[in-house]
Amino acid sequence: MSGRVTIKDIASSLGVSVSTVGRALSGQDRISARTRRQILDEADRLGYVANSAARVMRAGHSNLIGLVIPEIENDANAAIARCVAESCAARGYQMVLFISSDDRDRELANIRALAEMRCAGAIVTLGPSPHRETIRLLSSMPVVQIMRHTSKLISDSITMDDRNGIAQAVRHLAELGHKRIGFVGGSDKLSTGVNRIVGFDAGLVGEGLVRDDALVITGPVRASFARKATEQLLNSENPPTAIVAAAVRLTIGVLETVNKFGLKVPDDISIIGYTDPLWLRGWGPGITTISIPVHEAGIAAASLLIQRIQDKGKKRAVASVYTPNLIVRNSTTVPRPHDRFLNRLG
Amino acid sequence: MSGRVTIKDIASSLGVSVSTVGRALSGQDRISARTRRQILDEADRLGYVANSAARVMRAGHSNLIGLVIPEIENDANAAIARCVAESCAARGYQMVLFISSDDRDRELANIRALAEMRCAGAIVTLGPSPHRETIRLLSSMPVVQIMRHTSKLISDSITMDDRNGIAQAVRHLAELGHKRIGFVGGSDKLSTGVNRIVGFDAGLVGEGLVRDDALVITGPVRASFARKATEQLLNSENPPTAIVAAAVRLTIGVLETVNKFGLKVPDDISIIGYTDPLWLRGWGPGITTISIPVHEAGIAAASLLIQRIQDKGKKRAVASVYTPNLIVRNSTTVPRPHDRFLNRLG
DNA sequence: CTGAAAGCGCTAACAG
DNA sequence: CTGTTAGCGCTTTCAG
Repeated sequence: MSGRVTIKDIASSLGVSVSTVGRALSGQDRISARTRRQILDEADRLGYVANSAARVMRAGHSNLIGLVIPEIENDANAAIARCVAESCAARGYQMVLFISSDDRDRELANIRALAEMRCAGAIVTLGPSPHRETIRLLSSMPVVQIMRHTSKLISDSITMDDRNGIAQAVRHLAELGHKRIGFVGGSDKLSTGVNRIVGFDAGLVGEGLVRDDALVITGPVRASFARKATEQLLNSENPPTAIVAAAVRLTIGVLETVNKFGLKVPDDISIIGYTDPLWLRGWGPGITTISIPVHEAGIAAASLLIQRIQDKGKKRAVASVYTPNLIVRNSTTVPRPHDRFLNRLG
Repeated sequence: MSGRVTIKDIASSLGVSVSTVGRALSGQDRISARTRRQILDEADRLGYVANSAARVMRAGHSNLIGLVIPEIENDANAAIARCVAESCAARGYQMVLFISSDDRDRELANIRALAEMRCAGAIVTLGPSPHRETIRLLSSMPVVQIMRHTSKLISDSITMDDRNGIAQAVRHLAELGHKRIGFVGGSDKLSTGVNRIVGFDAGLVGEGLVRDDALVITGPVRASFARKATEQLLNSENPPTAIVAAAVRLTIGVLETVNKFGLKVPDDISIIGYTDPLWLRGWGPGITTISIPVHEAGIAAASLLIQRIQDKGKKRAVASVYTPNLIVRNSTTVPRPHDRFLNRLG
């Protein structure tokens, strides 16, 4: 265990005091260059490894920044994690990642661990109904909410304008001439889920289209759900000529099922996805999608948080909303005449 | 800052000693149920949040388990992260994730942070040439290497038998009748990269096929590289009738390019991927691939590490190697007669 | 420029 | 069952 060497060991080994060693180790203080060199060398020789617990205890806070997200197996969240990690590292902070699995108990445990570590701040994507205690703990530290926003917690936030994003998708399809547009979306318990469906309706209204409830299906954000939903859509009396999938996982299920039905994209049916993982660009003809600026969001969240940590003056919370972006590829085109479409499906 | 309440505050507020409070807070010790209740309630009322730094300092080690991986934007690593996080949480440990970006300096910084936190242990995927200091630090803590293995560090390890995996892919194609099999692989600086190409050669030999160097291209594990490599393959004098892509990112690039050339999978060309992300199953006809047991690996790594942490007796390091699994879907079939294939390409 | 000493919050050994 | 006390390793006054 070489990790057991302390500044005391270095001090006695060199015949100096612990405070001198401390000064040498922790940046530029009143100390002669020569003693510093000596001390640094000796520390190296002994295999000294600082004890951050002692430092934290003394300072009252650590240089850890917590990132709490519901899942990591998801291109957007993974990108955010990387960007936050990089931004933190560049500013002398260390990101620690927690995966809450959208489970409120685990979420609380994660936030509690963060609070116990006396972390400098946290970037969080909270679940649908966080424990009161979760909110209380977060209220006592600098926080930035990312991707989702709950008004139960007053803090800065960085979210996507999903309403606008989905509305753009609908507009794009409407402009191509689609009138029967299907929607496969996530649960409406999350702010993101709600916004996406609201955006869908808004998009329809904006284009003078009427919503057909049979064409709108929401459920858990899983490929298996999307497969079922798409089957239902395609088997219905009067199926849609285009489908908007409101999440990556759902996009996968929709594409898979459309394939299974032998439908060609975009000739037989137009498909539009949400967010832009690497593989969407090369799937079949290339999938048209709404991309969201996850990298910018991650970087901004970290900057914002670090600014909050360092600024003592507590200004008002600011909510930044990023606008998604339509990326037109080749999975959307004008609708096939309806009788021929039904024929193709039958 | 409600986080500033200490056991001392609770003690004085209740007129008991700090050790009584300590006992009440930290599990079952000699203490009356009534005082415990009182103390717990008071702690709650005051908004007490334990100070893990103080605990770590006292204990000499934390309950943190570090996971250091080169990247997280990758289905396999993301799955590992989740599984490790869950396994740790279930056993009372807390995972902290670091992303090294395959940069040896960052990797060292990550490991150093872990050492300074006095973490209980670490699960690591090291880069191609770690700093000597990285190895030194890791040598002083319980470690499990995952996915990649370097013999510079003596520790338990959990890796995939990539040789076998790729060889299975080759065998599958050879059995279908393919003789000209292309290979798009990652850099040969990593143990994984090397093993995959060795497996390719072994697979060819096992099937009595000869390697054509023009058909084997390796480079950075990026879709852009795979696109270029595939173009080169398809434009060559005598192109392959099947391609093995030795990583997800490469699979994406290969599929995209094959598409771009107007080739149909599997009629015009057979494609086989490596690892099994969600979207591969529904891509076009469904992509045949070699799946690797990442969930098992993540869970095993965590169990193994925790066992090492708790067992004082240091047994010999054990290297577990997991065998990949061929999943046959519809991107592989018998080769099209070669003249007609060239025709189709031309 | 350097040393001595106090104390961050908690636990555990010892004494009642 | 409860209280007293001594550190864990480090930083930071305050003296020299």
